[in-house]
Amino acid sequence: MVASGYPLSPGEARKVERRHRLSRSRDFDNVYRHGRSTSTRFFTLHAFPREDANSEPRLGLAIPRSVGSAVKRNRLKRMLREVWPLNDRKAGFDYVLAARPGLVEAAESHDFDWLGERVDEVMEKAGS
RNA sequence: GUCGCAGGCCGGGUGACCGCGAGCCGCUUCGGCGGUUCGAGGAAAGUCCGGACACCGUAGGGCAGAACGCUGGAGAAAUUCCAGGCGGCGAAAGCCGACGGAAAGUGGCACAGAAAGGACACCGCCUCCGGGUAACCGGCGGUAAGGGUGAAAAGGUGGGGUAAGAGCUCACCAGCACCGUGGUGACGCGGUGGCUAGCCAAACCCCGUUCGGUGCAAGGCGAAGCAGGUCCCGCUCAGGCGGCCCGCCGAGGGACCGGGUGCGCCGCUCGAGCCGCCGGGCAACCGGCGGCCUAGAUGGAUGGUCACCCUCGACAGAAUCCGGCUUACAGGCCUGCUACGGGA
RNA sequence: GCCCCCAUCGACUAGCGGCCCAGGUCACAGCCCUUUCAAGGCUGCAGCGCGGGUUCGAAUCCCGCUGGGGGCA
Repeated sequence: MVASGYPLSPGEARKVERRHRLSRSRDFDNVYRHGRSTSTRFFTLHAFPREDANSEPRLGLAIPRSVGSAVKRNRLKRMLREVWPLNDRKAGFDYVLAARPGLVEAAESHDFDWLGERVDEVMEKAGS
C-alpha cells in the first residue's frame, strides 16, 4: 500500500466504473445481512466475500440523510468514488461504505488526501 | 452626493491533465474502444394552489362537505397576474389588506360596570309634594349633560333651548336612504330627506362561483419465477361506486399464515417552449414574422489536481412536464422615482 | 419522487376564544413524618416549536416556516 496519492500508472483502472458498483437493493441486503462490519469515527464498512474469489471488488455507498443536504451528500459520494481506487482493494469482495454524521463537516475543514486517509483507516481496521 | 423606494439582471473567470452521463459518427473479438457535441437552478427546495397527461366497473342525481369572495381585465386554470376603487401605514416615492352579507336567523361579548342591544340608571342633575330653624331627609315624577367601568356605552363638536336635559332645534363633520351626475364597474361628486341602525361571519350561517377520485411508485409492453393452506361472509343484497340516501354495477369478497418477484424497455422530454424584431394595449397579455432545439439520470451523471487573475465566491443538486405562490441567499451591476443638501 | 399525519414542563398527557401569567401523574430539589429507607404529606422547579394575521382578547381560529413520524414499487 502506498501513502502517496498518485501510485498508478496511466492506463491502469483507477476509477469506480459502473460495473464496480453495487447497483441493486438485493446486493446491499446481502452485504448487510451476511457480511462483517467495522466502524471508525466517520465510517461503517460492511464487507462480504463473493462466491468467485477472483472477481473484481465492488463498492456501494450509503450516505444517509443525517449527514447533510442533497448537495453535501452528492459531493461526498463523488469524493469517495474518487478516493476509493487509489488504493489496492482485495478481490472477490463486495463493500458497502456508510458515512456517519459529522463526516462532511470534518472533510470541509481538511483536504482531499485527509478523506483518503480516513478510508484507509477503516480498511486497515477491517483487516483487508 | 446622501438616505430611501420600486423594477430588472448576474450568481466567480481563463487554461492544462485525469475522470462521469447522454446523443451522433466510426471501429469491434459484441466485453467495449476512439472521435465529436451537449450536460442542474433562480429558487432545481417546501409540496401550498392550479393544470396537462395517465388510469379507474357507473366519471350518475340529491344532500352533506371543501375552497374561494371589492370592481374591470388577462389567462388553460389558480390561495395567479395587471389596472382601478376603498381602507390602513409613511413626509414622499411607495408599501400592505381573506376587502360580499350583521335592518334572514342562531350564538357570543370574560373581568369590571347600573346597563353589552331596543337600558330596567350606581354616583348624580331638576320641577313639584311632605318634614325640618337650617344643613338636609323622604316621596311621585322628568332626565342622560357630567363622574365612574370597559376593547367597546346608543352619532361627534359647538351654538340655541330648558326647571334640568335630550337631534328638541340649528351649523359643520361622520353614517343611512333616495334623486341627479361622471364612470363598463367598484365607487366618486352634488343635492334632498328623516334623525341613528354597536362589535364578532379567519363563530355557526346566508348569498354567489367552483370542485369525481387517484397520482409517472400514474400507466403500458416484454421476460423470469412460485404453492398453496386455514377460517369468516355471500350468490335468499356479500361487496364496489369518497360520508349518507336514491340509483347503478354485481359473483365472488375478506382476514391470517406460507411462497415468488423485487429485472429490461416504453412513458421521458418539442413544450400553454425559448430568443429577437414589429404591431395593439396604461399594463398583465395578445397577434404577426424570423430564428433556435436547450439535461433526461435509474444506488441515480458536473468531481479531483495544478497555474494565474479578481471584488476570494451565498443559498443550494433536475427525477413526468408546465403556470404560479412561499421560503433560503455572500457579493455585485443596471434603470426609474421620492426627500434633503450642493453646483451651473 | 408522490401522498398523508403530528407538535403543550425532563417524560406521558388534560385543556367549549376570556373562568388558565395553562391542570394532572411520574421524575427532580427542599422540608415534615420515621432510628433509617420506602410509602405518605407540604412546597418549589419548569412548558403552549417559530414568525405573522383575525379579534378588545389566541395554547385554541387562519396563513407561512421549522422539526419529527408514517404510507405507496
